[in-house]
Amino acid sequence: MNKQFQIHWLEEIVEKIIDRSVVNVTLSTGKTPSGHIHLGILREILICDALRRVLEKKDYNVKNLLFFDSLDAAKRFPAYISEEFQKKHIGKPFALIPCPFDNCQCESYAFHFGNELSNTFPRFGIKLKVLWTHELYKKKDMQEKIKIALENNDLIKNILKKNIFPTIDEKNKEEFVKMQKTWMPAMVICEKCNRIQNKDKNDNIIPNRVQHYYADEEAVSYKCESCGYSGKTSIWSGQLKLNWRIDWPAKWAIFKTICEPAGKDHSVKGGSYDTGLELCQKLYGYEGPVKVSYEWLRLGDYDMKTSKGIVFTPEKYLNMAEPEIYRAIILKTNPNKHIAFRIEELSQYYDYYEKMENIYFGLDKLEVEDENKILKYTYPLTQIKQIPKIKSKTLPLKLLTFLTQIQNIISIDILYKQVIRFMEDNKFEKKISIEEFKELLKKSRNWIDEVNKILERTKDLKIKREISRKIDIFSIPTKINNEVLDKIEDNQILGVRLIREFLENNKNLDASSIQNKIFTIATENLKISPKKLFEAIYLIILGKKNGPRLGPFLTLLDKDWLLKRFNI
RNA sequence: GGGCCAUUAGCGCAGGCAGGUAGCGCAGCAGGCUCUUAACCUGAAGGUCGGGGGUUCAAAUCCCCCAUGGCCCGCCA
Repeated sequence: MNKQFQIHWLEEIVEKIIDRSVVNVTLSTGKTPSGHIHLGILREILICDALRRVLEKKDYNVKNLLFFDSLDAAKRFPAYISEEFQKKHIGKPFALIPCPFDNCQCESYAFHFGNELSNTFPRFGIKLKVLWTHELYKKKDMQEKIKIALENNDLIKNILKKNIFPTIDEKNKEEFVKMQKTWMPAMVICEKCNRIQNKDKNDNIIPNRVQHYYADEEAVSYKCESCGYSGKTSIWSGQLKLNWRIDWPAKWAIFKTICEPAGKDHSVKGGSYDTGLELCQKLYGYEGPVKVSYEWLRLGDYDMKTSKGIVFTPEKYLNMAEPEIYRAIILKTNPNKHIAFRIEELSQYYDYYEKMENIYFGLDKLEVEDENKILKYTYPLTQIKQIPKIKSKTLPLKLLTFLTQIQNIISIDILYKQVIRFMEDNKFEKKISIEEFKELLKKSRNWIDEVNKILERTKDLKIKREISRKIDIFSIPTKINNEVLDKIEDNQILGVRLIREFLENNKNLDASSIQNKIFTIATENLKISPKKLFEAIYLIILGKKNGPRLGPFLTLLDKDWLLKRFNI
């Protein structure tokens, strides 16, 4: 047998899905809309989206779902929500809390943040169907699952105990046993105050747990931990919610989920994925999904945690970089490894992407054949638009970074002309419009601003220098200081004067004639190496020995300014 | 208490499951070029693969232990 070495990790999941022998494949993911949803969630969503593409190509009928867990209770709020608002709504399900922003007309807290995320999907090339848990719980399908859970409470408790017990220490074991005595698998939203849980003095969460299930009446009794109301409600009232560990398998069973990726919070030993699978089988008679666990995506050396003020949304990403690049980062990395997404390393991500592109279009080849295969496999999965027949040319990130940073001295129209010329020189099949160009500059600007923020909070000078190199093309000092002038030798100064004369006496100079003139002055008039003269000019303009190609650069600059600067 | 991830050159990372001369990008160094939009070419340099043990003819890779950094799990979600 020819063992196929090194296949993409995605294919291993695909194989497991195919082993299920179904034609209709449902993939799902989930997220509680408790605030701005950060970039990390796209890891699981993109894994599913890639699976969808691979499976659709194999003629499977794939349905991708995203559950917004809008019926989850607000146990705490992020810092950007006002204290007054927090007090008023803590303990309510997010779907029953109004939008926290005054000037926003949207329906609820859950909708606001959920939609903020899902609005970015088209731009990331993600196709899925959004389902809201608060709507799901109004449906009979789900309510039947609640009934089954209430009727089988002992079975559930046994499964939970079996899985959780070995993972906790002695002290917690006692508490666990005690807690299970009164435990029921569902909670009730209070008819009076809309709350589903409260916090005690020690910040422990006390849910409005079902107290008793009246099987003959198909009703439950409960006591609201927040307002003290005691009541009885039908299990078909839509006021009940399953505890998370049962909620999840219930959804799997209803939608026959074949695969769902989950972050490590859920996929640890004895965690909700393990208990979910067993409950799904024994309680709801469905095998459950193929388990895919993934590590967190971190922002540099920080975790993306709302509580620590590190919120980096997909929207924010799109404002500074291309979505294909992000897809590539996710798809190249095995899900069980954490990703440190480093904003300052963006150009490396672009380089990797371009390498992949070149290999896909046969313009480049790596020595190791397996690596070529993997990259060729990955590339189409990163694409958002239709894949072109030949590689489409794009403006290099470094050029954009450069152009962005000279915007303060050179008008956008002139820059655009330069870019058009660049595209002509490099035989671009399609030139971008000025609007598109402005868009690119805006992204680049945002990126540079973000890197500058990182620079501000970096204390280590060595690291600071490393980072600043990545964006710091150059700056034009307003004055040339004497220290710099002292470095320039007499014959170099003479050369600069000759250039100045040339610029003064000739109008409408083009880049190459300036370039050539510098060269001839150096070799013929001064008999020095052109390099020396180039260096002198760079020193006078930029204060350092090198810089952008001089001919085009000088034509960009204001002539009067140049003549003044060269007057030495 | 139970798990997961990371540790490889100055910086960022790949390789590890399937053991066989340690790789990529950037930075740095030296040189070239009518030369570079910091985007080109060439060359050299840089690593006891976190530490220790084991298995093996052979370990960055497999097994065990430890260290450091980070995260997750027990109620709730």
